[in-house]
Amino acid sequence: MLIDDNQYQVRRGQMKTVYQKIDQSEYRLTPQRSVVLQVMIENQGHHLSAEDVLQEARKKSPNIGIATVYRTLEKLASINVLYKTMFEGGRYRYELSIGDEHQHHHIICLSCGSITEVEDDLLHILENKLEKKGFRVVDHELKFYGYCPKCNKKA
Amino acid sequence: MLIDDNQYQVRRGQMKTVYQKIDQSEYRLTPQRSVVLQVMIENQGHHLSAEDVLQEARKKSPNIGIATVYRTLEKLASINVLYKTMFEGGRYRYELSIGDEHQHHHIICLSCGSITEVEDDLLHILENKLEKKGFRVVDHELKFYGYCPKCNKKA
DNA sequence: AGTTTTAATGATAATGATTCTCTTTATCGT
DNA sequence: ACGATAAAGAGAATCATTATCATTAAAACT
Repeated sequence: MLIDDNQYQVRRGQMKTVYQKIDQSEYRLTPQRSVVLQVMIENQGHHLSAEDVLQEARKKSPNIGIATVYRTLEKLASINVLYKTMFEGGRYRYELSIGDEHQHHHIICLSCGSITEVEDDLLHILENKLEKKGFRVVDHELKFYGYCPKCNKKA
Repeated sequence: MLIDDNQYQVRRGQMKTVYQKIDQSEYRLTPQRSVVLQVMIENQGHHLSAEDVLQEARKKSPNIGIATVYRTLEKLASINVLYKTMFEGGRYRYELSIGDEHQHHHIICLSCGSITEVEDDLLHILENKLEKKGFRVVDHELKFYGYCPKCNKKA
């Protein structure tokens, strides 16, 4: 569980949360897993496929195998260190999960494929309505499809 | 393009829209495609996988192949007769698309897996905010994860 | 420290959904 | 009816993900 913080370009506040999560799990931080975690931290804000992660991870640990990457991503997602979601194209993508709020709002550009985070949250209103109908909502996921400012200008 | 309406348990108003869409496309309504369409209409409100559709379609047309089902679903989705989306599990699901409004709001029960439609729409507020930032939004997709009233009661 | 138990890795095979290929069959316009 | 074109069906190919299994590394326990 010992990690050299200097290796990562991350704000302290978020750092803690990630390692708190790991500490609180019965999760063993092996060198390979640490490398995968580094990759995810360094690519905060991006949405990486398992293959993407493998490419990056191999730069740090050339022998790491794809199975280990999948297993690690799965594990990290299970303790909410990562958020795993399926974007169009039939492949999962992973991103560093910031904090505990389950807000996964994205806008996906249909032209260049860029994925941007959307902060605002007024879905609690809708969630309340659902809960009045007897549902219990534990998470949500919102995707907008359209064109990012750059692509929108071109058209 | 001739279809015997009596075969389908659908309200007239929606019927028209579906066939308008087909008429306006250069889409040929072969017997197999008609069968797939029937299946989708009969299962309005449900979210079927390609395999589900194949099972149902074979009851009407025993020799229909999975490739044809995929091709047809794809075609129908491309003219907005169907809505195609990926729910967890890594497989696409298809549902009849009602009207032209692109509203795809679902609540997925983490216990029984049931998928319920959510009508309400206050996302236009968010979309407006995005458009002020230079994005152009053409569609959105909202998924809630939680427990349906039935499963919620049990817990 | 040495041994045993347990968990993790890496390579590869297996799976499963979807897409592609190709030959045959049906449909359309003339 | 005829030739051109599109669609169907069967099965192979693909691609992401998962499972298997032998090997290695890391705890746990003397």
